[in-house]
Amino acid sequence: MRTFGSNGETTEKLLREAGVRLIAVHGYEAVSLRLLAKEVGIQAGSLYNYITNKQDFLFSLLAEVIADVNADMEAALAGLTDPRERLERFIKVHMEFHTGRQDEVFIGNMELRSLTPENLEKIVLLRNEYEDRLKEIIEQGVTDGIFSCNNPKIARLALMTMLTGVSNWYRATGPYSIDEIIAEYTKLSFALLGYQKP
Amino acid sequence: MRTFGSNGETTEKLLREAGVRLIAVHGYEAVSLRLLAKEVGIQAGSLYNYITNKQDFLFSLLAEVIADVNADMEAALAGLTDPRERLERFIKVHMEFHTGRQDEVFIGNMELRSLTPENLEKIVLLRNEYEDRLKEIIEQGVTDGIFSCNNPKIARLALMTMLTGVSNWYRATGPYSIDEIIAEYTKLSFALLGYQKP
Amino acid sequence: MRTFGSNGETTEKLLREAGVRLIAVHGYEAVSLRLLAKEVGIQAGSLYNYITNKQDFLFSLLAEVIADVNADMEAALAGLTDPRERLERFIKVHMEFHTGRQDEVFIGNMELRSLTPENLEKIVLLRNEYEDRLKEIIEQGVTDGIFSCNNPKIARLALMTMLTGVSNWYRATGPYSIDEIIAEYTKLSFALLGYQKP
Amino acid sequence: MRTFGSNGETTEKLLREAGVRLIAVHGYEAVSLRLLAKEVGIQAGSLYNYITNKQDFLFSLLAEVIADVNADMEAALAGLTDPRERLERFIKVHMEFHTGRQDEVFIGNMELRSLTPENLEKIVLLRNEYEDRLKEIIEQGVTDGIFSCNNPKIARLALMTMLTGVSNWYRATGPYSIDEIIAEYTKLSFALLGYQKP
DNA sequence: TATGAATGAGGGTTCATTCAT
DNA sequence: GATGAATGAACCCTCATTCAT
Repeated sequence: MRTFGSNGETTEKLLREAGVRLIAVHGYEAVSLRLLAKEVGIQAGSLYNYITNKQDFLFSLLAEVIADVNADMEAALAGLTDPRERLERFIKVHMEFHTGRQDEVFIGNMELRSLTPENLEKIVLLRNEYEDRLKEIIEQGVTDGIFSCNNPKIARLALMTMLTGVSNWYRATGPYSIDEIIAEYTKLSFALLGYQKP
Repeated sequence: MRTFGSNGETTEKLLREAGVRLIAVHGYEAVSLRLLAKEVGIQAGSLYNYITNKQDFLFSLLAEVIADVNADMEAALAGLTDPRERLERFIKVHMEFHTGRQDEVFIGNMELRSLTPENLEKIVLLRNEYEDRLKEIIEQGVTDGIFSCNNPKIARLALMTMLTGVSNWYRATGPYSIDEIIAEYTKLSFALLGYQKP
Repeated sequence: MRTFGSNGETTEKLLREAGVRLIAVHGYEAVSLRLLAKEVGIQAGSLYNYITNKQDFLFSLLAEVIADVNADMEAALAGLTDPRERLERFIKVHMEFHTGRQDEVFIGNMELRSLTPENLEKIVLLRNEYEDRLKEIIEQGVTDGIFSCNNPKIARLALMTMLTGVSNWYRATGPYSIDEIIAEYTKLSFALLGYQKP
Repeated sequence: MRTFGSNGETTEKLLREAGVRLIAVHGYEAVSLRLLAKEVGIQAGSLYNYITNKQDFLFSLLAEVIADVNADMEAALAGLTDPRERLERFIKVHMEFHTGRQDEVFIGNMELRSLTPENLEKIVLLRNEYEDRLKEIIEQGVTDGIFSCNNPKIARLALMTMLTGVSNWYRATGPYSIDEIIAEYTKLSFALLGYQKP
């Protein structure tokens, strides 16, 4: 029977949404498949019509997030060459994703340790691909002389953590709009990198 | 039967060390008391000579970390009034603690969600006490005109995440010394806050 | 894996029967769920398809007994007004129940102390409802002048214990038939209450 | 160290008192040796200076009760030959013991099933010895023609349960004095046995 | 006597997973 | 697809008991 009011959403989609939400709140280990099943209104055994097992379910959630953010970023940066513009765009897309899909990003950072080594490796590759874009932007900016960093690697690590950290405190009901936050983080980031007009 | 040469104080210390290490690697939920006991070389039931239950053990670990960093910071800032000096000192102590007691800090950030609501509340109070010091430093610096932030609250959140983030990537065997890292993060922080000499 | 030919309703019935029997022999505390499961031919964890926990299982067994004896008695006394007839009927039904469902009655008397306070309270209410019937019969008989008791309350307590006590010694394989026992207990009871024809 | 206010009571005596009390309230299986030790203010391990193990401790408690009531009864009946007098005395001593040492009598009835078969056998022998006295009194009374029972064995079982049952409901703070209760039970017992003056 | 640290077994319970229906 | 009954392993925790100190 189709749940009333399901609005055409498939059980699979409901499952992924519930999975992200529950894992974000309680953590992967603390979420039982029974709870997950209950959340979408089916029995635990029926989950296996949608997932192969719990570990693969987690992996597929995490892989989807990183693939999505990678794709968003890829599209957003396409055609831009100026490091100032590229950094601005990077920050904008990163922040929008990290506030808009907060729970997914959150578990993407928290639950890496719950992956099997094989699954972890795959995710880390995707993640490196993502972070390398910031690395390249900073390096190009330093080369171009618009950023001045003592130590570009440390700066990148610090900057990345700072930008990602928004997912830890942002609340849609909070006092700041996303655009406001993006504007502020952009200013902070450029200051941090010692930006100077060319 | 009592193992020859066993000693309560020693076992307790081993227990806390093993607890921090294992939880940092696998997460609280994923660490079984059997594993923890094995690591210390006793039977699972014997753990209860040292802990009241698993949840309280986690709480006591987390409470100890935050109490220690609070105490360190309190002592380090005593007597300092200049916001520039205070921020420098704050960064130094924070970074030393977050690299020197990396695992403890890591679980202090990761495992808050594994606490019962009552225990969480207690930890959050201690943590707020700690973070308020940075808040006051920034506010005083803004008042004094040496920091220029559009939005001091967002700046504080961003800065705090950035500083704490070192515990995510620092490795004692890595290429940078702690002093090097502190120096770089200090520069980044002051830049981020738009520091100008008075 | 599901055992071929297994069936929920059957298992549940077997479970309750085994529960009553084992608890009657060993006591609630001494019966482990593993033993109970073995008796039914399933794994311990599978019990939780039928019970919510051990305490609730005990409660449901005890509540069922008292509800059943209450219902039997209610039906048996319906329409009778003469205290002599009512007492005869009370004794008959009470004795039949206490010999026919001996184990259940036995644990109903022995295991009250194993209930949580909340569960105990519920059972005591049902039990009082049952015992009040005897109280009313005696009081009416005294009012009518067919019973002569110095102290009707003590007499009732003594009589009740005496009647219930049959569950302690009755054996289906023993020398006396239930009807024989009922006849004797009826005589004893009327004598004890100082019965005289009106 | 001697517990302050111990009034010269030995730890052993405290232990037996606490044992009886705790077992009466919670049951043998539900009382842990740790709880027992705590009740008398020592560590669990120290119990073994006083008991050999938990089972033997229970046995010694139960054996003491039955030995004591046997001794009391033996002394009380010594020299009496008239069944009327002997029954009166039996009831008096039985009731005094079952109200005065209520907890001990209670566990003596409840915890037989917690004994090992060997220990149970010993207790049953002592108990039979005790109950045989009532049997002999009734038989002699029937022979003498002062009691009229259809079935003396059933009557004895019923009477015994009735008399012993006082330990289930008697409270020192209740409305009836022990003498009052004894008087009433004596009347009920003689009525039950169909007593007639010779 | 008493302690406290330890054992090894077992307690109730939850879990991911399977599979006949 | 979905169910519900089952598994077997593992979970946290308590227990009676031991014994060096």
